[in-house]
Amino acid sequence: MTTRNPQQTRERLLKTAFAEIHAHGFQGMRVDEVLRKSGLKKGAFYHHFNSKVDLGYAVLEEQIRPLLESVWLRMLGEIEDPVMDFPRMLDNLGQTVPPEMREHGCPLNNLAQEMASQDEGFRKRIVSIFEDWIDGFAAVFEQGKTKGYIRKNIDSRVVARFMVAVLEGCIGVYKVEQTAEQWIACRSQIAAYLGTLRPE
Amino acid sequence: MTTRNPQQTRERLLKTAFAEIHAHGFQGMRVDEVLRKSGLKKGAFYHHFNSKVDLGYAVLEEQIRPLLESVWLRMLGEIEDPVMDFPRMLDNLGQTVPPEMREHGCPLNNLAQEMASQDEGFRKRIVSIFEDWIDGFAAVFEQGKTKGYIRKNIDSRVVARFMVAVLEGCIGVYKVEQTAEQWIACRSQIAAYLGTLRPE
DNA sequence: CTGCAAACAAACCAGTTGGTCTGTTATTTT
DNA sequence: AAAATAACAGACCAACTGGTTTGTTTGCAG
Repeated sequence: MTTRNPQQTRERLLKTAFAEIHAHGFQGMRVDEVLRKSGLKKGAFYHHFNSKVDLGYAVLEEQIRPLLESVWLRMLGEIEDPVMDFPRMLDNLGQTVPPEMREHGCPLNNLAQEMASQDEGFRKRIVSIFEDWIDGFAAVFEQGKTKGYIRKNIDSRVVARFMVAVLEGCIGVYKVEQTAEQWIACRSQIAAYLGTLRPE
Repeated sequence: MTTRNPQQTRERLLKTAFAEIHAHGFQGMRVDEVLRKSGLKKGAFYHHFNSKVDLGYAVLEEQIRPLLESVWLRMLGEIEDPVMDFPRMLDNLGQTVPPEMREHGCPLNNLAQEMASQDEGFRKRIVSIFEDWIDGFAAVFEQGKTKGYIRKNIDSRVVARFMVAVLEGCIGVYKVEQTAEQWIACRSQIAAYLGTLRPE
């Protein structure tokens, strides 16, 4: 018969759930719909996960966190001069980003805004991922300092925290407005802000 | 008996629904719970509103839009020098903001992130409110130009669009992190950004 | 004063939802 | 090979959810 593959089954559930959560939010995501789209049954689901919330946590840790790493942290790792390179990367991202991201925005921020104040388990995990992102940004600015691209007396973590907030804000408003105008405005002003980090 | 007051009944429903949506999101808000908290019954609800979605639209137009006007647009109207005055207003806001706003963030952005890609009726109304907000900011920068506080060659609407995005981003991340550190970082960097708008 | 529409109350309902339970089959352990 | 267990399938269910219906009361126009 069809040979069993529990790891793959679990992954199928996670991938489908991730897409459904991204599209409808966690509360809007329906377990039955995940099952329908993944072609699996209740038995499989509740064998791999204890509850809907448990699935949500797993999506955060096993789908969203790796996505942040493979997209943003990888990107940040390639930055030489933050002031010049980052805005260019934003342009690049703006053109390569898949349509579902354009439509539904940042999966992490969506879950964050929906669930942070609803469930402490969600909030803690989301904070942890945000901190990783902030760490990634801070490292870029620290490196930028040693290479002379960034003023020595700026606080890299403060700037990093702001950058994460700005990006989520820009992505979020773009998701609502759905106009190039909004994205271009954000991109240009992010570049202007980064200019303040330059040594005199 | 208890004298009837349809306007007040409607307002009670809207006020309660606003609080429930703010606390649990639109999808998480339950009609029955709004009824319980407002002390009213199904008959009253479906007399004043056609559906749950209809109530959501009404909350946007009759609660959230006026709130934006009474908080942000009023604030912006009092600004003389945007670069100096706005960060100070942020400090003030950070201290006077009610606890439910601290916990649940911006009611407009919450609804925006949750419902924009779910329902076009929501998205359009939210865009309309965002545009009002952007208009308010743009007016401040335009006035700032004539008074010599702002460089003449900046595009007020671009800056305004960015400011709205930044604010929503900062409020959103703060809502998750719940630390003064995050808020202070955003405040200081918003001030730094606004500095780029100064004439040389 | 009367009729009539507006403003509710309250019981009711059908579809949905997350979750359970029982059974069956594949896989690993002994 | 036998026993145990992991990995499912599929029927089932109680609670919930938005919405409807029917009936009653209040206020107001004529």
